Amino acid sequence: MSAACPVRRIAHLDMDAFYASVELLRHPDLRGQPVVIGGGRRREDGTYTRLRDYVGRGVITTATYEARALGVHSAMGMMKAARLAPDAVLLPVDFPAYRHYSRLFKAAVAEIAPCIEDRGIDEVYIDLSDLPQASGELARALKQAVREATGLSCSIGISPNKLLSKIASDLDKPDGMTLIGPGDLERRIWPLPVSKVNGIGPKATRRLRDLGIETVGQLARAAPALLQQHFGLGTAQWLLDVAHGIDDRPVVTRSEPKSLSRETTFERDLHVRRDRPLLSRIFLDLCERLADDLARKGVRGATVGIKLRFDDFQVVTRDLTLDAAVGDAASIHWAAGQCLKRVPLERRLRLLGVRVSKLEPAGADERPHPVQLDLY
DNA sequence: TCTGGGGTCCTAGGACCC
DNA sequence: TCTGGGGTCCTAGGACCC
Repeated sequence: MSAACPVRRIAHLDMDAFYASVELLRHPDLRGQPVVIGGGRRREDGTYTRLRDYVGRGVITTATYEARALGVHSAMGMMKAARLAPDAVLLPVDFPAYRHYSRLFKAAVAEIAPCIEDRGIDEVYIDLSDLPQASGELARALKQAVREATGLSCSIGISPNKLLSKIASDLDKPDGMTLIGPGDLERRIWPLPVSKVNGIGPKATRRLRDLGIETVGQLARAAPALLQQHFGLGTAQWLLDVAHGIDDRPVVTRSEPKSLSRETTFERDLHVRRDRPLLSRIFLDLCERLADDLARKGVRGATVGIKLRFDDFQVVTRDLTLDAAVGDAASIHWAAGQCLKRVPLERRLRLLGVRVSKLEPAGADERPHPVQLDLY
């Protein structure tokens, strides 16, 4: 704590059931019904696909609150969701539409508060520290601006840091507004399960539960030596900090992509030899799509990697760093092929992915290879 | 008929250099 | 010959997030 660092005011703004809500704008007749967004098809005749008719390996991307009430949630397998909500309407994902509304809501936010950190398609952090208005007034203005620009509702949390604001925005969903001040930690945050903390996932939640720690308050009162013994020094310190609402991370307004990737899960598990022609075609297709992505973003990368998921769900990665960055499909395909040679292929494959990292701007001097003077 | 796709960050060992 | 450090890069895996 430094006297030179005054208390900040950070907002977390999260769009409510974003993909599903965008779909309801276009399909107002579905309002009030359980709707899930996933790998469905739109029917030619204008009728809707029902979840019960789905066959495949997809998962739920988003569900309306009516569908969530039936136990359906994002990342759930669609076959499983179909058993819980067979009559729910299934719509396919439409990323261009969601990106359009994403740009609209972020532009509306920027009109009021320009210091914004992008956290994906449907949420942002906003630094309000330099604005004169009261927090409640700002939250109402932001929600109003987002609604006018998009017709959609969002939930906002405001607190002195990103950690608490992220938790706060989730406390009153949908269409929520939660202000957390210095005195609210013990009353509002400590009763929550540790899994509400951004960064404490399923694994850490289980390990903490094994230590008898289920709530943020219990974490705050845990013996530092116990946490250090089970999580190491750095993580133990982080856990204690978050339990006490301490988080100094700045709102980062600019960042460059670190890697780009493409991956696909097959409709059925593929046999490396028997399905070789199909696998080869998919492999090349991934490389070509990735090359397109790189070109569109104006970057290349020196490290090319692959990812395999076998039928038993085991994941293997390999990567190769080249002398110079590449961006064309042929170079990516070659390097990824070198990686593939290093993997023992004894099980059937469920997923194949290709990734390019160590990115740099493609630049004007696009040459496939550096000139090798010593070749003369 | 379980379990997507696109990312970031961290850890940890070994190579290699000073 | 043996004893060291520190720093960076590469590679593989894993947790986590949206």
